[in-house]
Amino acid sequence: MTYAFEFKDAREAAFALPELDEGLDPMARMGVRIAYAKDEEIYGQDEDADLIYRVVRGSVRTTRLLSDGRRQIGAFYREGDLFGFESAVHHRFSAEAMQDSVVLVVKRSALKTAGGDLDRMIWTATSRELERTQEHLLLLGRKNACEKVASFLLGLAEGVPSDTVSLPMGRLDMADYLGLTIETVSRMLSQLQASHVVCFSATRQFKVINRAALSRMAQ
Amino acid sequence: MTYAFEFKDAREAAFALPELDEGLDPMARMGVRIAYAKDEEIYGQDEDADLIYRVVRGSVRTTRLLSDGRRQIGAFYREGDLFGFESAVHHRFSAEAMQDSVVLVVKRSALKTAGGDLDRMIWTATSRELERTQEHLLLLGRKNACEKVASFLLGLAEGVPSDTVSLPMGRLDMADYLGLTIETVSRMLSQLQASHVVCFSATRQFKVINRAALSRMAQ
DNA sequence: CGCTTTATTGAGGGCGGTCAAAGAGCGTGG
DNA sequence: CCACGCTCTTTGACCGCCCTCAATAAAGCG
Repeated sequence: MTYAFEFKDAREAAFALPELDEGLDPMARMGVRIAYAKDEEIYGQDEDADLIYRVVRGSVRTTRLLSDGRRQIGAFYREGDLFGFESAVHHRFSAEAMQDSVVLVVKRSALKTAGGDLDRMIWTATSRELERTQEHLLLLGRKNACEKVASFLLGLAEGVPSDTVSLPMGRLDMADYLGLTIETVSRMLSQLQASHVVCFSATRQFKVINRAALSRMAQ
Repeated sequence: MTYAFEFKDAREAAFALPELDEGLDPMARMGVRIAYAKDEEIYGQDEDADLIYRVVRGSVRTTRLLSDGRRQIGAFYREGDLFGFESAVHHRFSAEAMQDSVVLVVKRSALKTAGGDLDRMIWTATSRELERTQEHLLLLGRKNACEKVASFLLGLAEGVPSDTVSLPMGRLDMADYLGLTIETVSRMLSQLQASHVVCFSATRQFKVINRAALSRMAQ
């Protein structure tokens, strides 16, 4: 633990250059940039939740483990996303970098006192987080494997201008997000491809061939 | 829709008497009490989310339907609980009274401008809602039927002084909360009773016989 | 007490999990 | 450049958990 902290100072210096436009972003001035290696923990389950994070580069997942190793992924975060405010007191999930990533870290209290704009930003982010979690709840509780995978691909393809979408995660992360196994995810992907709904050009890159059908399959 | 609104004024009058201590509760003074019959809708999916609700008497569930009738319950609320702030703009779930209930309804904007205390109340309630939803996520995604039911019973028994716990909902509501069918819920309840972990004195009333075992089975 | 709704129990089937093996991707080093 | 080893992905065979369908039992209610 202290080991990680000693490193953080050293890593800050390596990222003095702004990764996002600092002039337009008051949050960037108040925080510290920290680099994390692939699969490195950003914060742990049951840690205090007095910091707020923002993905500057790379991507992040939040995970929760059961004692026997079963894992549930809560959410994925991409560049620009805020995360870490899933709880007011202690984190229920831990956060890990999915690739070598850079994260902006800000004290929650600093944002609270900085003014209405940032306070409002936290509020809307928390609110959106709750919305997304409830959508996720419906997916886990009442959708079958095919609908789960279709929903997931549709979510990734949403708001992407290019017709080619790249997956920032492997099959295991997809499975643990969808409440499935990697084998089932793989089978459903093959099935979607066989029915010409999507087309995989590589294991982590696909195109949506028939968006209407994909949307229908996602319920 | 207008039908419901016409009724609301009439129903207000019937509940002029305070159900909760009004002197200690500034929220109660700003809102309106409305009575709902069993299974009546309090708000609908996709409605504007500019109101905040509090259960004065009875109990409330939030639900979401898929087009083919599959249903997911998001949460149950008991007397004193706040609900309706799962989203900042539009409700993703609808809310229904589980029994004949009385609900205090307050404009979100009224609470926001009323001062720090109430603002803080909304914040902590939203935050707790997010925590609970994430716990629910883990349950739906990675627990088996037995663990789901054990978790559910444990949650109900938590913070209840009496050793006898009463269920405010039927088997269908339990099933739709846990992502199971009523038959599976019933089987798991029978199984938990057969292994002397809990004991049902009636269909909606049980005692925890072995809390350690129940906790273990809930993961 | 009869009627309707809700809960329990049983039999059988299907979806997704488990186990296993083969294939693909990828960095390392010869 | 290919060979090699490692990880990740895909595919197949089989199994088990939970769902479906059905019948019975219990509970709620006028």
